Parts: sequence; structure tokens; C-alpha cells
Amino acid sequence: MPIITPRTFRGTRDFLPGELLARRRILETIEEAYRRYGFQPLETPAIEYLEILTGKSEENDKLLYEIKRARGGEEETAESAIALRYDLTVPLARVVAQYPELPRPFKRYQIQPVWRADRPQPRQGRFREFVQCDADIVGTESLLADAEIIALTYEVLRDLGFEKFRIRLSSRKFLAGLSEFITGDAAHFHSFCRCLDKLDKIGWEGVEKEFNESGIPANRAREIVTLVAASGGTHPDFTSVLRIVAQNPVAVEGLSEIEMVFAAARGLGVSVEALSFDAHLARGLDYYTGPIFETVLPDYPHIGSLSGGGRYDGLVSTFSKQSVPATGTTIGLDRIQTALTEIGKFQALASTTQVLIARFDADGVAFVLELAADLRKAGVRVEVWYDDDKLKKQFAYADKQQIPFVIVAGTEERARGEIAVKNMRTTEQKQVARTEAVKEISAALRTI
RNA sequence: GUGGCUGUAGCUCAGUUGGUUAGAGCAUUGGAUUGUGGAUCCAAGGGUCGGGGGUUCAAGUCCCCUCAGCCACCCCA
Repeated sequence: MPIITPRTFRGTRDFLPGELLARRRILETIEEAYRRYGFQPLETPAIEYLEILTGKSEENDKLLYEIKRARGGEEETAESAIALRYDLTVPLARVVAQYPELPRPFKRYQIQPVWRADRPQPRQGRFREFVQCDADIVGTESLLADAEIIALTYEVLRDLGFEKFRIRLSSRKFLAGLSEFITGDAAHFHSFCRCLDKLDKIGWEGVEKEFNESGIPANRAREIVTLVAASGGTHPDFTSVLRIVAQNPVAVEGLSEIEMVFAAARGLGVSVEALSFDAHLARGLDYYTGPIFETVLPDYPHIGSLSGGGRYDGLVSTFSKQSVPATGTTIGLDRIQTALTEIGKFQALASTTQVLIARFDADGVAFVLELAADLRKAGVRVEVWYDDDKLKKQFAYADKQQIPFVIVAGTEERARGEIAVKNMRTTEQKQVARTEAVKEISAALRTI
């Protein structure tokens, strides 16, 4: 029989225990924060009908993993065609339309994997299968909701140990107005955004070249956007920006929304250096309609955004005659992990076991099993050694797994009604009466 | 999707101008007086040199194709 090479599909990964334990910790931190803001959990299927997923964003349509057919089954018909979801926002919009009885505001969080047929680049935290942590507020147009989403993002990143990060805020509405104001034609909006977004990377010469190549009339663009950009940052001068775009009512409205969200987010405790108004933040899925935001690490520009979100008041209406406003964000678990690893704060754990009960003779089996049962009843995480191996091997295992305590109960100890408890960190070992074992171990565990 | 780089043990790599049974470190397993780990020492297992074809007396080493991985761009979490 030929051996099949063990491997994982490109852009997907196995998570071995050490890494997974650390990932779980990150998830717990995120989930805790989401709950503090009153979000309730939701899960949806990995597979959706193709028609649910397509048509929301041209880029994403290209990244869909379509599922062709079941093995030995029939080819899917056009109506029953299916695909793996590429985000959690579209499924949420579907749910909102499908269950009108849900409360308003509907605040849900959702932590599940999504799939995109991208070309993976691990260093940038980019994969084909990755976990998104979404928090969305559905059913209100209030910009307080957008501000809360920003504050929530801020808290999550702080809780995770990030010290220097930047939440960049802009607005689709403002950009639409700005685009119209500069180009004189709303039709240029998309390419205008795409070019503008590259400003940080390629500078003005590059952007102007892109404008030309995209056929965007942008004779005054440099002057205007330079002024707007100069008025942005962590201490935005909204009055100056207003003066520049005053002739365009859409831009004015978008700007006032940014200003409100900005102020409310600060009011919710977001620190000055963590939030900035970036007029040239133009990226984002096509379904955004209002404020948009993303989080980046200024010191690690190669890592993609850690979070991204915004207001999408039109998305639900693709599934319903009702129009339902919504805003929200997604935090990328894998980007977070990539970033924490780079910063040196991603600490893999070997094991969560607290006590290993060693053994080395057949006579002691009953004694050891009873001890394990007692400890587990008290909530202690216990492993029992299975084979008749040398103690050396058993201790080496405890050491490798970073198990803090090892219990040895050989004939001598058992005869005296005692056990030996060794603290692997201090190497200290002491004799404990079997009757006091649970109490002693529990107390010892509290000291570490 | 566009462009570039790489592909030798589980991992990180070395392999001289193509020449006999392909090496090291780490990891794994076993041992160094039989009830105690992290150090050291000894030993062992593990590779059809990504796959296929070609040039040659001879290819890990040269050429072609292919697959895979990585990086930049695109886009984004």
C-alpha cells in the first residue's frame, strides 16, 4: 500500500494543542468583551445557497468556494447551487430578514470560520480558512451604535495586550461626496476609492497616475485631498474639512457623521492616540453605506488590518422588502494571532493538566484510580500514567507538558497511608496524608 | 488574478568544478547500577534528495515540464 503524503490544503492549518490553547484564550477575551456590551451569540451554517452570497461585492464573488456536487450525487441545479460563506455579515443579514421576530436592536456576536479562495500569505496573517469574530448591531440608525463598535474594538485589543494600534475612521458617505465633488461624476466613486486608498503606500505621484489610468478627471484632487488629509489624524480639524467640501451636501453629511462617531467613541473611553480620522481610508466591502473603520498596527505595516467594519444600511433589504439599518465589525482571530506572535505575546501552552499521578506497580492501581477520582471530583485536572514505565519517563512527560505537580504513591507511601507530592517548578517534594490529599493539592494549586 | 524566489530526514539546513553505501544540529526512541524531570554523554530509528522526463559512462548536483511552498502586488480579517 502506498503511503499517502499527510498534508493540509493550501491556506488551511492544523492547530496543535499548544497553539490551540493560546488561541482559545484569545477567543475567551474577545467573547467576554462582546458580552460586556450586551451581544448575544449566533451561529449559521458554513454552507449557504450561492444566491445568498453572491452579488454583494464583486471582489468577494471571485473568492467564493463553490461546492459542485455530492460524491455520487447529482450536480447542483442553479437554484440549489451552494458555496462556503466568505464572511459572517451576509449570513447575518439573511438571518435578520428570515426571522422578523428577533428583537430590535438585535445585537449579535458570531465567531466562526469563513473561506476565501485567496492566495495565502501567512506572514501577513492571510489564509484561505480563517476565523472571524463579528459583533453587529441591527435595527438602529443611531451613530452611538457605530461608536460602541469602535469602543468595543478598542477594548478587545487592549484586553489582548496590544499597546500601540490605530483605529482608522472614515465614511463611505463622505467619500462619495468627496468623489463627486472632485470628479464631478458619481460614477467614478469606486475607482476613486481604490486609488485614494493607496495614498499611504504610493504617495501622491502614484495616486495621480492611478487616477489617470482609471480615467478619473482629478485636476483639483491633489489640492483638495491634501487639505483634507492634513486635517485628519488623531486630532482632526473638522471645521477646516467642512470649509473645503462645503459645496457638496453629501460630503457635509458624511463628515458630520464622522464627527459624531469620533466624539462618541472618545466619550466611551477610546484613547486619543488609538483613533484617527483618515479621509483616505477608502477600502471596504461594497455594501458599506456610512461610517467605516479598520484597525492597523503602525509598527507592523505588513500585517493586514486586525479588524474591519462599518455601517451597511442597505444589505438586509437584499433579502427583505423591509430596510433594516445595521453596523458592526469583525475582528480577525488569525490576524490577531499573527500580530501577537510578531510582538512576542503569543504564548503557547503545553497542557492544562494540573496533576500527574505517577505509578509503577500493579498493586497500586486501585489506590491511584481512587485518588484520581477524588481529585477530579474536586475539580482538579488530573492525568494518570497508563503503563509500567520508569519514573524517569513519567517525570519527563510532566516536565515536557509543564504539569506543575506530580504525585508518587509507591508501596512505601501507601503503607504509611501517604502520598508524595512534588512541585515541578520548585522541585520541592513533600509527604501528605492520603486523607488530606484533595485539600493539600487544592491549596498547592492556588499558590501557582 | 499578476510577478519573483525556493523545494535534501518530523523541523532548520550542509552537500565541494556532476563521480563510490547522502551528512549535521534539533526533535523522537533506548541506554549511562534497577522509585524522580529539565543538563551532559553514548547509541538507534528515520530520506526512492517534491514528482516526471531528458543530457551523460555517471545527476541531489545540468536542462525541460509539472506540483508544492514562500514573498511582493491585488484584495482583505
